[in-house]
Amino acid sequence: MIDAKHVTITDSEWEVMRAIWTMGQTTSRELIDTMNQLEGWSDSTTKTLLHRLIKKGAVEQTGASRPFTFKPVVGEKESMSAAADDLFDHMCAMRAGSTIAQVIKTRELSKSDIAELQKILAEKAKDAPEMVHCNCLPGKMTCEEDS
Amino acid sequence: MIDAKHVTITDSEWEVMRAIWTMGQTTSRELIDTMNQLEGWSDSTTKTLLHRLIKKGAVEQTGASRPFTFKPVVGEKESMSAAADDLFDHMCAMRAGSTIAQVIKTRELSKSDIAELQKILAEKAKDAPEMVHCNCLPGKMTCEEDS
DNA sequence: ACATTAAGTTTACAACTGTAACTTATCTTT
DNA sequence: AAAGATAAGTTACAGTTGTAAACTTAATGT
Repeated sequence: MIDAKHVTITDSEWEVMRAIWTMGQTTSRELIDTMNQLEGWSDSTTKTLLHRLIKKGAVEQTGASRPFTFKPVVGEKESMSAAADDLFDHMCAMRAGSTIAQVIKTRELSKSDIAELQKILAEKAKDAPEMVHCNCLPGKMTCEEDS
Repeated sequence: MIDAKHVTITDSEWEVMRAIWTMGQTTSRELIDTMNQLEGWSDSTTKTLLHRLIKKGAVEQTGASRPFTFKPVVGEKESMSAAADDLFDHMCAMRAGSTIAQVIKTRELSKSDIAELQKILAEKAKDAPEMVHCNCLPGKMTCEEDS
């Protein structure tokens, strides 16, 4: 699995990747049928998306003769992290905490997910700063109140 | 502040919103200068973006005579939550936990952010499921191992 | 070996985005 | 009131994305 960081996957390509990641590997036919079921896409649409993914190096095509096999080149976990990091990188640092809080509130998390998060937080609490400043404008250190 | 949920803000519009949110309210000149400093954009670029934001109802223009005042219509916090929710909505539910973990690890969080997250987690732990299933494909309940 | 079918590749095209020039309307200053 | 300076609004234009038709090449059944 290679640098998910530098491959940009668009929204609909992302849907295709989810399918491929979950199937582990697949053929074009299987993928086309899946996407048709999942999203109602035509054969062509899935084919195009698959090709774009290959071209950008997110998926690889293997096999000697025709029904080729397609498998992910970038990992799911690392792609997810990259996407999440990218999102937070463009948000006000001061409000990241409350955004994460909101996400945690609304997502379904398993007991072990929660335990893991608690462990990370306990560790992080040790040398956490008193407050995180707004980094939206040069010079300005705080935003307005909660909104 | 109105339904951030239904206003779609693009990446560069988002940069403009950050500035407006942080300034609270602003004039076109001030915003143009800010974006020029921050992103190196020409006057026109900021004007266009500002107009698109007004058109889609994310910003409002007020004032009687010319240097008008611009202020946010959608809230920052709610927009951030909407963006984060949207991201996770398109990701494998089974892996949301580890993605959140990764985000927490890399973000700077204040002591009170952490305390808040801990409180939410403690509460959530009470009736958390043993495991969360993959929701990427109909029928398939688990993805491959961690990758 | 040929027709049929399935797999893979190209081309298309409108909507949306990032970026900005050009134009018009409105203040301000003389 | 006319000129000059600003602010606001319109138009532009190439690149990306979502969606899919059309075309080409390789496998398969007869």
